[in-house]
Amino acid sequence: MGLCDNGWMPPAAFLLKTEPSTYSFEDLERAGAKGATWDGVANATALIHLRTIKKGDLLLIYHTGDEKRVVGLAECTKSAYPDPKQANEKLAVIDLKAKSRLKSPVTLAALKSDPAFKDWDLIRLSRLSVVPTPEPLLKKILQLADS
DNA sequence: GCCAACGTTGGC
DNA sequence: GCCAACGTTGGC
Repeated sequence: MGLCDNGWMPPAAFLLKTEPSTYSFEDLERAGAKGATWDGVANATALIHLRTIKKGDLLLIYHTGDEKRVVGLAECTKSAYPDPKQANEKLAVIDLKAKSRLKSPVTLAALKSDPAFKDWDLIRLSRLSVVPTPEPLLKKILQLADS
C-alpha cells in the first residue's frame, strides 16, 4: 500500500523563467482565467522538471534579462502533456493562469545575498529555466515579496 | 564512446 | 558586448 493511492499529491512549487520581451507575467495576466500554455522548453533537464508539474502546483514567474527578478505567482491548470504543436513527443508543455503579482518583486541579487538560497538550482544552474522550489525556500521568497 | 567545435542561455 | 557554463553535434 502506497501513501498516494488516491492520486492526491500536495501542491509543489516551481520557478519558471521567461524573457519578458518575449512573454511576460503581464501577458499571462492579460490571458485571464482561461490562462495560457507554457511552451518552448527544450532543455533536457528543464523538461524533466516540467513533466513533474501537476495541476494545482504553484508557479513563481521569473523575468530574465534586464529584470532578473521573481515578479508573480501563477497556478498550473493542466498537468504536463506533450506539446500539441510539436511532432517530437519529448517536448512537453503545461497550462497555467496568473494568480497575483508580488507586492515587491524578489531580485536575483537579493536571493544571491541570502545564504539560504545558495544551493538552490536557480543560483547553482543559471541556465535552468524550470526550477523546482523546495517549500522552505518558497516560504522565504513569499516573505521577501511582502516586505 | 570521445572530444573538439559550435551554439545557447542568461548573468555580468 | 562579453563570457562562463553549460548543452549539442558530428567526425573519428
